[in-house]
Amino acid sequence: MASNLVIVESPAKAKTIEGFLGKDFLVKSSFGHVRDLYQKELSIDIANDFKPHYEISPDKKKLIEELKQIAKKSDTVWLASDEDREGEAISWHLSEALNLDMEKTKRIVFHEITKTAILEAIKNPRGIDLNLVDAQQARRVLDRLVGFELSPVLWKKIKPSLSAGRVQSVAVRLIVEREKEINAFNEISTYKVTGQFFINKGNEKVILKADLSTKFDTKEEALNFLNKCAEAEFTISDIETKPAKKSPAPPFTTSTLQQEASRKLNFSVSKTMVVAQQLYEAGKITYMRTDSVNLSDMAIDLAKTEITKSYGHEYSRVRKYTTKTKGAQEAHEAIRPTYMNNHTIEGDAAQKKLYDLIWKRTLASQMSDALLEKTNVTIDISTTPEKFIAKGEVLKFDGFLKVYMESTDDDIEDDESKGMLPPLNKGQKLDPKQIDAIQKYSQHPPRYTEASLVKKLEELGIGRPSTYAPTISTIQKRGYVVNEDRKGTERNYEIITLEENKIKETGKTEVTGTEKSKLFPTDIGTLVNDFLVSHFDRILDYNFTANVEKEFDKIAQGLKIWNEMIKGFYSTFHKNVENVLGDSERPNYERHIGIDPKTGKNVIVRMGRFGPVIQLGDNSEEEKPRFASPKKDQRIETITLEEALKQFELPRTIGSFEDEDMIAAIGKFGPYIRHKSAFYSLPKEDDPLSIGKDRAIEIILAKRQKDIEKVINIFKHEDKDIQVLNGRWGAYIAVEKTNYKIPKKTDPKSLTLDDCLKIINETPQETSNKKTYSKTTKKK
DNA sequence: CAGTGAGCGAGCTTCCGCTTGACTT
Repeated sequence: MASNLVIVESPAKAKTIEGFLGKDFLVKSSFGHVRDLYQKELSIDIANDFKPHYEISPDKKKLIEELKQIAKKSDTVWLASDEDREGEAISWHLSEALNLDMEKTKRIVFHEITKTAILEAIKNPRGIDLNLVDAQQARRVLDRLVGFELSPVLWKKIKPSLSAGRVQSVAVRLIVEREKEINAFNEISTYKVTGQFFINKGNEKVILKADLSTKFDTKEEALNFLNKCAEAEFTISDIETKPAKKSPAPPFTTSTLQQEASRKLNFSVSKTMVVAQQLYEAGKITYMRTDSVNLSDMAIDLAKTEITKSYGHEYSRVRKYTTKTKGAQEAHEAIRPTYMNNHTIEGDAAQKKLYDLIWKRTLASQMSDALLEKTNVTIDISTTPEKFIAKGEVLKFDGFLKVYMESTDDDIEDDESKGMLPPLNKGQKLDPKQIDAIQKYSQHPPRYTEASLVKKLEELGIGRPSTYAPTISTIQKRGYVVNEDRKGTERNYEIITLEENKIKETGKTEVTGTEKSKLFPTDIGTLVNDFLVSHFDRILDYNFTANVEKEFDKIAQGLKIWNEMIKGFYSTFHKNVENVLGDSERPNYERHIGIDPKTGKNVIVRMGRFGPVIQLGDNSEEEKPRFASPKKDQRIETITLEEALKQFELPRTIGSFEDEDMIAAIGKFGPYIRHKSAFYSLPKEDDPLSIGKDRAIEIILAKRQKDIEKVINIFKHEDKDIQVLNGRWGAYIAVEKTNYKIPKKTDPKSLTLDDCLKIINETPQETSNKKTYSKTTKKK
């Protein structure tokens, strides 16, 4: 029997560590926290110094019983949870839940999973740091108080089941405020000038591209400039060459991994975490929830060996990175391959891609700088003081770029065609091929992606590596935010070209505003945010977390008592909550967007009982107002009068067919036609606002034909209809509401009643265990 | 997954962080 019990947080970690320690050590995992406040109640005794009321988490009861038994038989229990606030609390909760004898309980910590680190830790045990535990209790209690007092305010004032919290509400605020910035953005255009010059390079002519250092605000200025160029002489006045270097990015943390996997692999934040978890459990990478960029000495050594072996020693450069992130707790290493010599791994496509990314990033982080030579060529124009600048770049030594280059979010960067320049001399006269002034529009600030939101939250010190993905799914589940694509719109721009002394104007169109997988606030998200910001500005302040973190740090250092800190916070917070609940005012967000020219009635958009609604006419008038729902992508804040009025054109009578009206409308499942109380979905290419009578009849007849074809056979069996039907995915058998697959090779037409019954009986009962990434369907 | 096209009703909802699992067909 093992005489030592070691408890760590993760089972994968337990497995590895068990190998390092002798037979005397049994290593078990706590699977994270084992106790928490009750899920359904506040569980904080406010009158009694905010005493928390803990319970063993329901899913941990069995585990605790098991650990209790083992602990009883062990000489020493080693609590080896992570070395941060939460980890310390886990150890403390374990000691309480297991009723551990503190005489034979030891607390140990290690940041890297290596044999030496663990043996070293065993040699240096300590007690549980109760100050650190108190800091965690303060964090936990504060979050519960905020969440469980704020959410009910929303239920009363806005609608049931909404939620608010220290982290999620600020995440929503970021998205709502960005959207407001975008709505308020004033697009302006300028004229950007680029010149192309002929250069003789031996016998051939090559083109030198150069940008003008100034941009013009108006077309007149651009034209004026081009006119001056028509008579000008172009001379190289200066060639400046200077060395430059690029350094690799630090190894991955959770947040940077999520960002890069999003940019390079198009992974959602939760997908990245699921795949990383698989790699971790397979022993391929280190722990994936970390805020540290630190690599263990062993990892640095392995990387150095690998780089020297694969690329030569001039590519190796040992680098130590330090974490600058606000509030980082650094309980783990950076995310890296467990074995640097595994360039690739076995696994599915996603696992391979993510591993490749991690491997390259880690290796590159230990490689030398890339060395460049940058050249700036200045071209004078004889008739005007503006100057053209041509830029060149030559890679002298690739260094880390041999394996990896980090991506950036600003993909709309001007593609200054940097490359090698042809041979040029100072004083050289240049022969212009053409000069273009292109109208460019200013860009509004970008909408957040899931990953760029994580980046922002991390910068603000809000949330932790283990909560980034869940937070993003929560704000979507509550309906505050949607992640979607939006189609762009066309706009015109101009190009003015000077070529062979002639000026030519060309009008062109481009598509602007296309969005792919971006976060948009919904109406309810905007409404909740505006309400919270106006009444609970302290909690919604971007610095709120950073401020309370300072206090938690003081508690951890023993300079502050945790429940006194909470008391200070709560007294003002709770008063605030009561005041808001006390005033009878309900947030009334409505926008009067204009007057209907046909009826002269007011057009109002507002949040109704069942979501956003457009109202035509006031409530007080004799005639009842008309209502319509906005389209899915229309928002209360931005919908125009024209768009709103359009929504009243449906339902619309198209004409009559077989003595009954055909009515076009948009329902829950998209546009449709109703005729004789039957419904016909409209294909994408048909618009319910404009569809004609003939086309509508065509759709109705087509559907009828399909319905006839749908039925292959009907059998009667014990008062039930057994139907063989044609569905979208081929033939199937339907009995009342249940459907059964027909084996692939059988011809559905040939099926007899007995065949059908056989299939029905052989089909196993439904196993509805759907796997999803984001939805954790917890129902009690 | 198998083709849909709502309307008051009682009682419930909710936080953030740590970690993975799932009684049986």
